[in-house]
Amino acid sequence: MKKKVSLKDIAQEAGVSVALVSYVLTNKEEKARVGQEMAKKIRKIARKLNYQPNHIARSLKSGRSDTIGLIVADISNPFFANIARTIEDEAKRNNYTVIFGSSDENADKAGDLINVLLNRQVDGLILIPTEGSEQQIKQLKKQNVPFVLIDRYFPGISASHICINNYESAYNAVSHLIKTGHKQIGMVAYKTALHHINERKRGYTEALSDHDKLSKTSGMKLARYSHLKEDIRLAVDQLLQGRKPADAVFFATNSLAIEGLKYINELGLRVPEDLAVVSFDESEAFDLFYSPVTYVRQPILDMGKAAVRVLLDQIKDADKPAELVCIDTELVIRKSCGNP
Amino acid sequence: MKKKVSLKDIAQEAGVSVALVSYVLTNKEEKARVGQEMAKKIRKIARKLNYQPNHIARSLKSGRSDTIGLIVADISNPFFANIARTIEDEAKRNNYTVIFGSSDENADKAGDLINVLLNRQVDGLILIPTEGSEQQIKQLKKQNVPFVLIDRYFPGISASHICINNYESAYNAVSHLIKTGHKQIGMVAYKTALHHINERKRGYTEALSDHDKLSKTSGMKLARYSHLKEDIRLAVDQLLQGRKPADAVFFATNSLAIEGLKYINELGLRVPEDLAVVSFDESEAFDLFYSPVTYVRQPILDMGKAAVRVLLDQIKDADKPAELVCIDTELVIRKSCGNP
DNA sequence: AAAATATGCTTAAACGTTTAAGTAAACAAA
DNA sequence: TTTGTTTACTTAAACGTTTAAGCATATTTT
Repeated sequence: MKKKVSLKDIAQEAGVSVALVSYVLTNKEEKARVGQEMAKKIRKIARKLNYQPNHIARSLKSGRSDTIGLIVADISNPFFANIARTIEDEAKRNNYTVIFGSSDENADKAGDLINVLLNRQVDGLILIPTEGSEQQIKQLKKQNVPFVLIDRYFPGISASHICINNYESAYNAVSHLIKTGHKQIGMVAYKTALHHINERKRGYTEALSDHDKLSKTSGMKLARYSHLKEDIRLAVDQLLQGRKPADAVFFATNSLAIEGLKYINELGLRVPEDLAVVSFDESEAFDLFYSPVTYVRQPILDMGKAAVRVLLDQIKDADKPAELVCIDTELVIRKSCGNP
Repeated sequence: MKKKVSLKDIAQEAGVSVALVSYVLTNKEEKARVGQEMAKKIRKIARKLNYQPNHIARSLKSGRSDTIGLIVADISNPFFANIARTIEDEAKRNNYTVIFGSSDENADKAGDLINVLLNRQVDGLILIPTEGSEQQIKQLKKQNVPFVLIDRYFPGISASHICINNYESAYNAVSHLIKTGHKQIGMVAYKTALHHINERKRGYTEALSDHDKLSKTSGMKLARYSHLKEDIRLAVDQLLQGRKPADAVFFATNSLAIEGLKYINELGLRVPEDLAVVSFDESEAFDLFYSPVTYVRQPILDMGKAAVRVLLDQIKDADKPAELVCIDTELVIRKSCGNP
């Protein structure tokens, strides 16, 4: 790569000191009482040489990198990709750059990424934490690193986070299945300790128990992230067999729903006639499904913006107390659960 | 954020010079003839204080940032998100960090991003260029910035790139529609100057003209990226009307196919009985479609790996001539075009 | 015993920037 | 005329690292 033009080069050409050039190019001419003639000359030379400030040197001096680190749980999931996109946009709007990494739901990988990003002197972190990241989060708190969690959080750890009202959203979604006349409502979720998923489970359970006409036998089936396909098939099989087979399923995430629907297709079941479906999160696949899937829409744009705002606040004021943002979702009702 | 531990802190505690600490912690003890005792002591203190090297200072000194910039055309498209993911993985494997941005198919935004990334002293760039980026690419060449294009390239500009054989892939896809007995094959593509899309168009056209039994009337319809939904509806309408309505459609990308299929669903057409479908790229929506969509599978993993490899080669050797990598695709045959 | 070499460390400069402090000249106020 | 102030610039240190060069002291070779 061609050697970059530095302040020194400009100073040499203008026959002045490096400092003077710096003052001019950072618009501190008045404060530094630079002569108008000279300021003009310096700017002209800078333009001629196509000077681009060296951000690294600037960072070293200032101690700030104007960079935020983003660790998403899985960049190949459009939900997270869209969060990444809004965060990147919003950061840019605030003159911050984003370095990102995907932990692929692996706590060790997440830990490595945190280290990499901190070594790069990011000014703060936005994290979609994975299961088992509690220690890492605590460590960040101890180090006083500005950070904000998004989508997920740990109820036992006080830290800024952006989340949605998972409990209510799930409660509403299941209530809608009840309202549309379904009697045997199953749920497929992850086998996980992650709080947001468990809140969704709680929403499901409580919605059912608040309607005492419904069967109390648990229709909750869990799949392992690592064995998604098999576990979901098993879950669906279990829901459909027995004396009282399910007439509706609530999926806790888009990935679960997509795998589930693939299998439901294979089984030749019709949605919603044979089985109604509601899912969390959106997906193009839901739109394209012959019976467009009713889903809980998360306000990704708002979440991303909030995350950046909260983080930048923390960066500005290190002693700011943790800020907890909870955003409402919207149940987008379509064909997959029949008519009310 | 708490003040980070620096070499100075360690040196102070050990009662030695900063240089000595640096030698030890960068494993140059032998070369610098550091005493074993002292090396041990320094390492112990470093561990105790949890020393993390300041990457920014290191970069300033070395002139390298061990960072590569990635600009994708649209991070919310899973195809690009997956490319981003593989690139990030592969970069990490080579001890590089990725800074990314999404140009959202906007050349101006891409230009801004290039500047931001270069100011951050990235060692090189991986770009999925957008329409109208030719000048930017030429500029990068002139500045001798190591970079590699992926997915798309400009035939008029000699630059390293990773691409697939768009022409042959499209030719094969259309040939498959012919083999499966379709007589009126339409195509929906973007109205664009981008070479890779036009190669796909050429593949379509030549596949048709090589089979002289087929109608020569052009079934090629173009949609604007900015008016995707309307234009695709119009395109599908046009393909279906007239004396010889289409019995098959070839979509040039996943986004086109998804919008197209949504409309085909709305029209109540059955795939493949009423209309056979083949698309470029994969999508979860294709899997979930009641008639799983036959598609041209791009080897994303290989592409991402190749991009990183070629870029790192360029970074190592600035005078390396442009390297052009072309990778084969695979036609994944499923139900959406009927049986052979 | 003198010369050469080895050992274990320090000094100092450099990367490109920012910014407080300093200085010399011109001008104004006493 | 001296003193003070303004103007327009320079000097120098700092950020955290790396690394060539230097310098004692100790050890080996002649």
